Amino acid sequence: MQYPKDDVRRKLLEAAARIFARKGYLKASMRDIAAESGVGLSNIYNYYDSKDELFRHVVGPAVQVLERLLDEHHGRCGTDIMAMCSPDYCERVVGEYVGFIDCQRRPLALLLFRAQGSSLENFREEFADRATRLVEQYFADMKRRHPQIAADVSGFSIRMHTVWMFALLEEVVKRDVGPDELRQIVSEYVTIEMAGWRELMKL
Amino acid sequence: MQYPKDDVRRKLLEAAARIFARKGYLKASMRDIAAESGVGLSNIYNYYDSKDELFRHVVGPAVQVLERLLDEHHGRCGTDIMAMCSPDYCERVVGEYVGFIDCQRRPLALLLFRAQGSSLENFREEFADRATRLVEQYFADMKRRHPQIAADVSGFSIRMHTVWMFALLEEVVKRDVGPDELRQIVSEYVTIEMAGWRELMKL
Amino acid sequence: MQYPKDDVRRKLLEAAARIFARKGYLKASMRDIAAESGVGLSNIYNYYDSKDELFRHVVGPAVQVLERLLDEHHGRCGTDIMAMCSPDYCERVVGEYVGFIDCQRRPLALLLFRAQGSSLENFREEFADRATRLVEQYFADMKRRHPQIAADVSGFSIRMHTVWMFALLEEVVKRDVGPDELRQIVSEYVTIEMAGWRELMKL
Amino acid sequence: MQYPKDDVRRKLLEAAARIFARKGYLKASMRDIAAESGVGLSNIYNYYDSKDELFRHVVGPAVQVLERLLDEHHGRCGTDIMAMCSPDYCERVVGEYVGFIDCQRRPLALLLFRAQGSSLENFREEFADRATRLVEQYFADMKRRHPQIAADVSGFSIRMHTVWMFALLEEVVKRDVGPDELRQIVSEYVTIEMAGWRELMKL
DNA sequence: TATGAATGAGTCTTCATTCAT
DNA sequence: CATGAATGAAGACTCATTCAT
Repeated sequence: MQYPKDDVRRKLLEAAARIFARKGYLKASMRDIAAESGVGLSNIYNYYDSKDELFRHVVGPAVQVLERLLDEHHGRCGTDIMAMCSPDYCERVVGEYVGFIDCQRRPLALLLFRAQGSSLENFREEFADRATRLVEQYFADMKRRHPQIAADVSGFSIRMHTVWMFALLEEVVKRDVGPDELRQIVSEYVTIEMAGWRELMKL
Repeated sequence: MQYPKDDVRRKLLEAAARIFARKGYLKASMRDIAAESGVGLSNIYNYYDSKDELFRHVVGPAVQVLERLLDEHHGRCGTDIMAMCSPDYCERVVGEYVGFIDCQRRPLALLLFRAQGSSLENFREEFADRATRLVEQYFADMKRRHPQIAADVSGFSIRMHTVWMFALLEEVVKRDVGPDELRQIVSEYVTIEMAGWRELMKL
Repeated sequence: MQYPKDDVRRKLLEAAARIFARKGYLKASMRDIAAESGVGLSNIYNYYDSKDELFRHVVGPAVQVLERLLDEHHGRCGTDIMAMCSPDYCERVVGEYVGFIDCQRRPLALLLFRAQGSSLENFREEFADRATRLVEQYFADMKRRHPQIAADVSGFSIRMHTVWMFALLEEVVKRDVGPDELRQIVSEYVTIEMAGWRELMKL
Repeated sequence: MQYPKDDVRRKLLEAAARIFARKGYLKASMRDIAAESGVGLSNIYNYYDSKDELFRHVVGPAVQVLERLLDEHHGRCGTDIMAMCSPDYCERVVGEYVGFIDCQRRPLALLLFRAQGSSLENFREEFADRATRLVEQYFADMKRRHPQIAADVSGFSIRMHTVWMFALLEEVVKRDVGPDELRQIVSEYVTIEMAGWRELMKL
């Protein structure tokens, strides 16, 4: 009897996504979700132990996407700064980001804007922290490798760039940006970022 | 009238600020605020008609600061784009922003991050919208005045810059940034933005 | 300093009458009355010990009018039944009732329709009881005096006539009946009642 | 599902009827009803969405009885006035009224005397209005059909008869009138009404 | 007398969760 | 697995009344 179970899970996740999107975590009630999904209120607890766990399952894919992005890009310190500063590289990376994001818009929106009150309410913050730390590490590395670069960039400034990346992501998620516009956005973003960094680092 | 009225108001606003900061609007309860402030629960209603009004009074100064910034800077379309692109001008403006903000950190943080559930929950969004619209108008003006500039910047891109300004603001508010670091941050921010815009507009 | 005090009393009674009329005793709040009268909330308690006492003072005149009617008419058992059954007598009595009532419409309305929750909430009931008892006594008397009359009227029937008198009163109070219409109403009422009683008693 | 659902509904309705009867709608609290019924306070809301809905369910049968009476009797304009003035007809109709009422005494009492504050607080008034309007229509009809009748009865007078009917009803509901006494009451009522109307209309 | 602040019990209603079947 | 009933704590807010000045 695997089929019916999975069907209920799916209905629950979909209904919960709609309700959380509409009301936010705190104002969404389990009753709402029961009604929207057609699943009996108490039966929900046979699938998820709590409202919080349900929420975590709803936004799970979004969390995984972001974690993967962090691992794959910010984590890979092998790439030299010179290569990283090339428009090609940058555009590819940011393109990947946005691509991943594109198919997880709705759970991402929940995770970013509707998590207040849940155990993930600090996810955005913590994620930005981790990303920042990785970039800082990367900069330290690069400074050791290329001492000629005037890379006395403040930690806050580094943080800002992570946050801006995030802000871009949030806007893309919030608006319904089609693939074409998306490409131009990313292109402009990369242009600006590159120019900025070069200026800052006197490259 | 054991304690003079204003003392109670102050105690209430301070306690409410702490509680709202700790729990957010929705999870903060009037009981909490009563306990934290030492003011009797029902007595709170002699000062503020509702939880929402109390919240609005707590973040009132922050709202006013932001409204003033919008009026004074984004509103003044007189300045030519060439002047605006000068580092001097920019730094001054952004400096003013950050200066104003500096002394309203805590209410600003509440307004920006803790308003979910209150009547101001959409303030951040609406403020960003209004700011964006003003900048768009400004760009349209400039394009008419300087047709040689390749200012076919996407609307989204304009929005992004407003949002980034906002993101900077948010980070400044969130961290405890001292005045010295603040100056460097602003300086770097202006450098990057200027370089980016010049690049984009092929100036 | 008799003047100012009396002025406050008057303002309070008038405001209270308006509020009680608008909301009924239970839903009217002392705050409402304070606001409507312009008298400080706690100052009301210098004039009336409680909401209930205030209400009783507001409807006091109405109570007195009704008590007087009971004493003067239902109480005076001297009049012979033959005389009482004459249209002249009846019309005069009912006319007096309605006349008295005419100038106490508003407090009467409060007493009759808005007293729920106050210590006078049973006044209407108790008044009808007393009136009924008096009439019953009167009938007993008459039966002793005029054995030939088939006056085996049920107690309930007697009660009904008191209640109907009351119902007439209530309608007159509720609607704004002008003096001319009032006269016709009373006339018709008496016609019907007389005819009814004669029929019942086989006079 | 310890006790079957209907049992709880019954217990709730009975307890609510008792509490509403004792205190009236406004002063009756859900806590009272919970305690009286033995049903958990919050559990009540699994059966009725609000205090008002609970009240409406308690007095529902009474409402239906009255609506039915209005439809079946006041509505049927086919009967000629001559027939209607016959004691037989009248007695039958009023008898039906009282019969219906007999088995709904308690909810009727709630509806008529205890509804202040609920959404049915104006039911009595509105019902009397509707009944009056129907009777007025009937009189207009009869006047057209029997022009010889001096039926220049004032509108107020018509209203009074409806109200008296109502007053009778209220008294029957209030007292515990046994079936025998009831019959005599109705009989006397009809006698009086008939005599009165004949007199008024110079039949 | 008059005031504004204070009090404490009370209102209806909602919620996430658990129980019994 | 599924169900509907049950629970207990908590929510914002109101009120008549009293206190201190």
